[in-house]
Amino acid sequence: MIVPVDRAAQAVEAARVLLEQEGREAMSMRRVAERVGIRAPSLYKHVPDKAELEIRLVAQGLAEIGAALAAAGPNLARLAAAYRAWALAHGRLYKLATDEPLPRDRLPPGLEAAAAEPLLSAFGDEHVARAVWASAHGLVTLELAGRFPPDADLDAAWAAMVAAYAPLARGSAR
Amino acid sequence: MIVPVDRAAQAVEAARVLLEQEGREAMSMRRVAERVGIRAPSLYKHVPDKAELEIRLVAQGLAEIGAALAAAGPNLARLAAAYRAWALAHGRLYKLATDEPLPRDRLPPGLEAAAAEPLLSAFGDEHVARAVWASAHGLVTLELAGRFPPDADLDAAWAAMVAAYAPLARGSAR
DNA sequence: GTCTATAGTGGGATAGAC
DNA sequence: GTCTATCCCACTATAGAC
Repeated sequence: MIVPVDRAAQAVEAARVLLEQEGREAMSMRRVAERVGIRAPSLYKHVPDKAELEIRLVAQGLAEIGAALAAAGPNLARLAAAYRAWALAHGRLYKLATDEPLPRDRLPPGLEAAAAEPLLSAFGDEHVARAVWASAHGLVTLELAGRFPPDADLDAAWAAMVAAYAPLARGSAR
Repeated sequence: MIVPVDRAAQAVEAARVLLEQEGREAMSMRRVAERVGIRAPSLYKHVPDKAELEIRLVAQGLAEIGAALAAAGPNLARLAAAYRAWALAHGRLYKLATDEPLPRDRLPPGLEAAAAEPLLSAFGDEHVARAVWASAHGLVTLELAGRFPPDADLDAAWAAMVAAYAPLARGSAR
């Protein structure tokens, strides 16, 4: 049985490993090709350019975050924990997926909305949902960047964030 | 009257202009030197390396943010507005100053604490202060990165953030 | 579909003359 | 303190042979 090799998919996977294990600078077409087992110029027979690899990684990241949130259910504390856990486990992919403007025209349709849906339905109000998303993003971003003092109690900071927004959630007694 | 030229200070200023006007890639030693009016190698007589320029810019950014917050007074809405305004007005410097681990050993002593003080004294609780800081950071970061949908009402998102944390501030009736 | 060769562009930093 | 010359590095991407 012949199993055709999907070089494009191999390249994306190679890019992800390089990104997550060694950082963004390691994700060069040369290194990607090396992992695939071919030379860099041959990559361009399977992928239009480097941006394509990055866009596919962004799509993977968004899809996985959305799935993690959906699996957490409607509870804010659980949503926050799931968001934090995914981001910390995939720090460099998280940064790649959130640092730059979304290439919306090259992303699978509905992906952005699907990733946002769990928070939106937990709060009902889109403005609150955005504030909560941004707050989680800020906490995780600063944690990943190592910007909090070394002795900072980040669990407590997350708890404070959850406590602040909890009264605005759908299920809460207001 | 002889006015000696401080090449190091000139280089830092040149780096800041290049960063803010053209982006981080434009901030090369060659471009910096060009703005100063000398050749790139001569820069190294006045500055040990490029990292020194970046560190001085981070210090400038932190000092200016701290000053903006201090000037805003203890009111949370005003603090948030000041934070947002400074960050949006200096987007690329803000990113430079918050994206990577703080080089604490090469920063002026007390600078980090001074920048954090206004928020800390507005809330009393360090955990809450960190959550608020991170929330503002997340909002401003996503706004700078162009990550919100084009039609998103960001004033409303900021208002939601302020409303969520306001009950935890010192002056509020609890 | 793979290769070699290479174009084109940039970067940080040092040596040594003046 | 400034210069020229240079090192050494890296990258994305294309041309054209096989």
